Amino acid sequence: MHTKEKIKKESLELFALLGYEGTSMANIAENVGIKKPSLYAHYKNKESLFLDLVMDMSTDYVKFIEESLDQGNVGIEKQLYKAFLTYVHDWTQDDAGNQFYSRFLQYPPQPLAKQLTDTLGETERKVRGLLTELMRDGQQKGILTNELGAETMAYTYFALIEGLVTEVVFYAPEDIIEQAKKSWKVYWRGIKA
Amino acid sequence: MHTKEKIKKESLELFALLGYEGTSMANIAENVGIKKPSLYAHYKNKESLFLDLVMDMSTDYVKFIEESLDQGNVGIEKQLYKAFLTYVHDWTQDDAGNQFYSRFLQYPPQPLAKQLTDTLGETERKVRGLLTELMRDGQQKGILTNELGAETMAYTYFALIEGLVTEVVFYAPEDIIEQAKKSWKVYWRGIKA
DNA sequence: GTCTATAAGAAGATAGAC
DNA sequence: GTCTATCTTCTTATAGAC
Repeated sequence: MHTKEKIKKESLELFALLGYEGTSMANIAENVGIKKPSLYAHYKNKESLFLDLVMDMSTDYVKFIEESLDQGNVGIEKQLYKAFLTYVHDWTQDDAGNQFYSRFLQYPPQPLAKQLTDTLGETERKVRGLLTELMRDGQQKGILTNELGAETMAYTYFALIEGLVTEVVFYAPEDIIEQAKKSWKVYWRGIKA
Repeated sequence: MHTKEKIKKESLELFALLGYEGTSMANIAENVGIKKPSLYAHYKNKESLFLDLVMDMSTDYVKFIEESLDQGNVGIEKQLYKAFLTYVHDWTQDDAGNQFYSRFLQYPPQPLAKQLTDTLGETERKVRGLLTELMRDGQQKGILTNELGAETMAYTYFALIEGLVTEVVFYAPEDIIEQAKKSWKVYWRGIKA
């Protein structure tokens, strides 16, 4: 692996676990296996390294959602359910990328807050748009209730996932996935026609 | 206000906004209006100040949930709905206490992680127990479905709230509350008998 | 309890040799 | 690109006068 890739990999893990201020350049250098000043041959400063990761994670996130929703022609219930479980599964895994994304979406380092919220806000809008389309489609096919708006169903879908994933603090990933299957029942009962 | 109370108030706000590592003792002292070393007359060090706040917030949180659930004799649907909106409302307000609690529940400063997760984990168990009882009661009265477990309903209830509250990053509190009312419909359709 | 002064170390970042 | 050495600034924390 090239040094720059290694820097990205290691700093991603450290930022995700320790936060922006909790991660030092010395710490990153040590995990990469180089000395601290060598980092500055690859990145102008700590901020630019961090923002580079933010860009990568935004791109990956959109790709991930698109792929999760693309289940082939299985019908909307299965499609939504499979994607639901895929999110919860992947986000509760010890995946530095997902942890990084959620952490800094919710708690951006204050000096970089504006740039971060702009970038990630755009990403979220894109992703929510995709799902809302799906819901609207399900309504037109008579599978989903017309008593609720498509946006509401999409919004609630994401809110529920985010809430479930948050539970990692208390429960093992397997337990959360089990719980997600049950929470899905509540949700599906709530949106079906 | 006594100095110690002022220290708590100001540091709570700073920790909630900037995180543990992002908040310096100098920063706190400045907001309190005293010099940095004076802080050490009230707290042994930064950790003990922080952990004192954690204790306070845990106590407040349990009290808050208990009060929210205590709506008088209005029937379980109204009781759950009112509490639901109260959480979302209070949690999306610019309330340092709530922000502090959620932030460090999810992302504890690594050196204090064990103490924090123990304390807050205990608190969460207590709170979830309260709600599960309510759900079981609703099932016995035939208001809530027996197709789902009481734990599932309680768990999903909290997950949905946490997910909704997370949206503060993107939307104004009023918009989230509006959305919460709609998400409630999904949820209630999902759990009613 | 609050202050000034200061220690001791860690932070981000640069200079310049190889 | 990577290193050693160094700078500057900021960090937590203490000593000791008032």
